[in-house]
Formats: sequence, C-alpha cells, structure tokens
Amino acid sequence: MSDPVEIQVVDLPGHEGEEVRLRGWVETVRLHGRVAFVVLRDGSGIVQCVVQKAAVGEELWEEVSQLSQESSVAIRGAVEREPRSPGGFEVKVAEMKVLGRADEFPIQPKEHGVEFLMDHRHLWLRSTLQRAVLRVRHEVTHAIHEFFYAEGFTRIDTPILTGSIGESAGTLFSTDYFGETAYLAQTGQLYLEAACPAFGKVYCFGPTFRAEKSKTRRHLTEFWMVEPEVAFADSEENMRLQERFVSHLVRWAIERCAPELETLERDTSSLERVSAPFPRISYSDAVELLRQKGSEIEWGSDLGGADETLIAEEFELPVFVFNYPREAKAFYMKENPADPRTVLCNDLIAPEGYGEIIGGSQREDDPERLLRRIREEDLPEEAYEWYLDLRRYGTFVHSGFGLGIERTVAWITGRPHVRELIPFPRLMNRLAP
RNA sequence: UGGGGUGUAGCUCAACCGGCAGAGCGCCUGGCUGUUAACCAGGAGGUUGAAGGUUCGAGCCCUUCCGCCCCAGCCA
Repeated sequence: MSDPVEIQVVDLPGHEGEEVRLRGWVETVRLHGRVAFVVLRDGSGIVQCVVQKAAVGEELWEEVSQLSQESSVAIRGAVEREPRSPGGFEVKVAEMKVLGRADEFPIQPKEHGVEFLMDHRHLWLRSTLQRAVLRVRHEVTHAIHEFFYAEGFTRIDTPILTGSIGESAGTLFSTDYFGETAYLAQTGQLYLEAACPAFGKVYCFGPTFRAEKSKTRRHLTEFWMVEPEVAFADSEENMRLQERFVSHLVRWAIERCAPELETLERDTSSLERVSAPFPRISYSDAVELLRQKGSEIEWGSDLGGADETLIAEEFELPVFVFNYPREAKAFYMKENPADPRTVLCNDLIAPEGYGEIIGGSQREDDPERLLRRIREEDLPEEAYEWYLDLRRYGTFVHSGFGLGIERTVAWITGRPHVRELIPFPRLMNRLAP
C-alpha cells in the first residue's frame, strides 16, 4: 500500500473517482456470500466499504469474512458516489490489511444498561451518541475560550491542591500533603479575586471537586467549571455578562454541531430562541410565585430542584433568580444595601428542567463586613488572611460567576444525565475506568 | 442519609397461582452479489446478586446483606 494518498473519511467527497487509502475501525460487517459491506470509522466520520469476492481474491475474502467489530484496518480502494450508501459515498476495496484484530466487542448496536456501559466507558466512547455529545462538549469549551479572549479576559490557572479555603469544608476531598492536609479545589474563585486587580478581567477553567454524597442526574464529584471575575462590575453587570456568554455558547453549538445535535435528536427550536436579555426574577418574587403555584416554600430557604423547574416553566429562556437570603448563600457575597437580609447574587436556571447552570455574585468588598461573615460562618480566620488582604490593598467592587460545563452541555444536547457528558465521570460510586 | 424500584445466559429481557430455565441480539458452523442494527438454517452458552428460612417443591414467598437505578437533601 504505497502509491494512493491517505485521506480521512471527512475528505472523501473531494476524492471521487480516485483511489485512496484509509485507516480506521470496523463498526459493522455485513456478509453476503460474495459481497461484504464493512462500515469503517476513522474519527472524522464513517464510510461504507464494499468488498467483492471476485475483485479481491480468495485470501483477502477469507480475511474479510473473519473480520470482527472494532478491529483496526487499513484499506485501499476507489471512492465512488453511491446513493445507497450512508453518507452518499462508498469505497470499493482493492486491498485490506487487519492492523489489530478485535476480540468480541462487548458493546453491541442495541440497548444496554447504564452500569454495563459505565463499566465499559473506555469502549463506550466509540459509539455514535457518545461521540456526538463529547464533540458538542469540545465545541462548547472552545467557545468559552473564544468568548473570553475576544472580551479581553486573561486566563488564570488556579491551584487544584489547596489549603483550607473555599466555601464549606465538609464537602472537600482531602489528601496527605507531606504531612499536612490538602484539599482538592471546589472553586478557583478566591484565587481569581487575587488576580483580578492585576488584570482587570480574568477567568479560570478547570476541574473542581465536591465530596457531596449526591446521587442525582445533575451531580458529579469531579466536574469542570468556568469562572470569570470582573473588576468594577456590580451584580447587574455580572448578569449582563452571563446572558451574553450563555447566548454565545448556545449559538456556537447550534452553528458548529448541527450534525451532532441531529444525531442526538435534539429539538433545537428552544435553543434558537436563546439570546440576551434573559428574564429576571428576584428571590422574594420567586418565592411568591412558587407559593401561588402551590409550593410550601418559606422565605429564607434555598430553592430546590423542583422549585427551579417550576420557575423555569414560566419562561422560555434561561431565567435569573437574584438576591437570595444571606443564610442560604456563601460568606463572600456582598450584602444588599437595599435589603440587608439578602445578598447581591444570582443563579441562572436553564429551561426544560436542566436546572442551575450558573451561580454568581457581587463579592463583599468591605473588609469589616467580610471578616464578620467569616466569623459568623466559623471559618478559620488565619487561612483567610490573604483573602482579606485583597480588601485592605485597594478594595474594589467586583463580581463573577461559575458555569458548570456538564450541566450546560446536558441542556444543549438534551441528554438527561451529566455522567455522559464528561469522558470519564467520577461519581460517588464510580472511580473507574 | 431518607423514600421508591430493581437484580435471571456475554448483552437486553420473558417465565401465569410456588410446579421441567426461555427468547431476541452477540458468538461459532453452513447458505446467500447491494446490505443499511441484512436475512435463512443449525449449534454452544445458566451457582436466577449472596447467605439463611418456609415448602413435597422457590427465579417467584419471608429475613439479613450487597450492587445498581430514580427521587429528595447539598450544589455547578
């Protein structure tokens, strides 16, 4: 196999009538006695390859009839336009070489249970739906960097191993760090606040870890979060950034992932409507609305998943719920001057029951109030000295938010469970593969 | 952690009231020159999650344990 050019499936249309070489994996083989159809996947697409016994001879025919699903092969053949073939093109095989014969492949093109698929996650990644959702994830993460680059943000990589700092120590993974305890980061925000006076607009993007014992379709113990932080932005500006950002991600995915979304049978009409501004409802109004709809919720308690879904049903777009009670939120959020029972913050709830995809807030910039809150929450004061320093050396109004990648991709792809939307999910009861 | 559900062939699932352990897919063998998760014929494949109990007899009923799924809480 030397002379013909090696191409990828995606480039087949430009090589009609030529002889080419391809390498990839066998998705299916259909044998018919003297003709065989081999569907080849090379990562860029799939193509049906036709082997005719009369054209290739006994020896190769024997090899084709022994071909197993997911074997890796190299082929040489002519590219032809063929309406009966999926994708409209076909390769007439002249030569084929098995590069790596596959044992009996556990995953068949049929229904499987979740546990079985997760046990075989390393092989499940090859299947059509998983390729589609992970491709959408890739485009969404690309759009994140593209958006912030265009907006003049500087990317700051925050540490994963941290001392005792963050929101609440009960949900942190801990590990030994040369004799002292280190925690896996559950947010990069506090470090971003430190970088904010250096660069003005910053963001981080990486894995975060929560040791919460949650077993729901919206939770992972390791998930990816993008967190921007903007100097001199108040809560209102923060929400305006969020709605522009989310609109950008959705529009990007629709434009770049049309084939994938079609594979996933995602009705994109609701996604097409997503553009700023998004509707806003205060926490207090949301509680009022929920009580009118029959909920028993009392002012002061946080909104549950069912509450969020009820609120989302009222709007066609993602909806901001802003200014929650202080007790329901983190210590670093700024007190609302107009109503000190509440803090200047917001969640963004995705439509169609996909739940909270963003949590954001204006940060407390007053050193006295911040210290009071740290003491109220019984946090180790010494560990927050450097964080308090940020208020002592040129304090400034600033705001930021965190967007969960897996939840966002769940919403865009219409998949029900976040465990499919990260290549190797980490759940309470799953650490492998 | 609480509530609900579930566990049978490699996979997805049947098995009536407690009465011989079944099918489809996959795999193996044979047939077939246009299939689209091809089709046709044949074959192999089982500690019914584990332990105990009731019964002439348990996949099925009871007890305990284990795994998984869904919902709630916590959150992105």
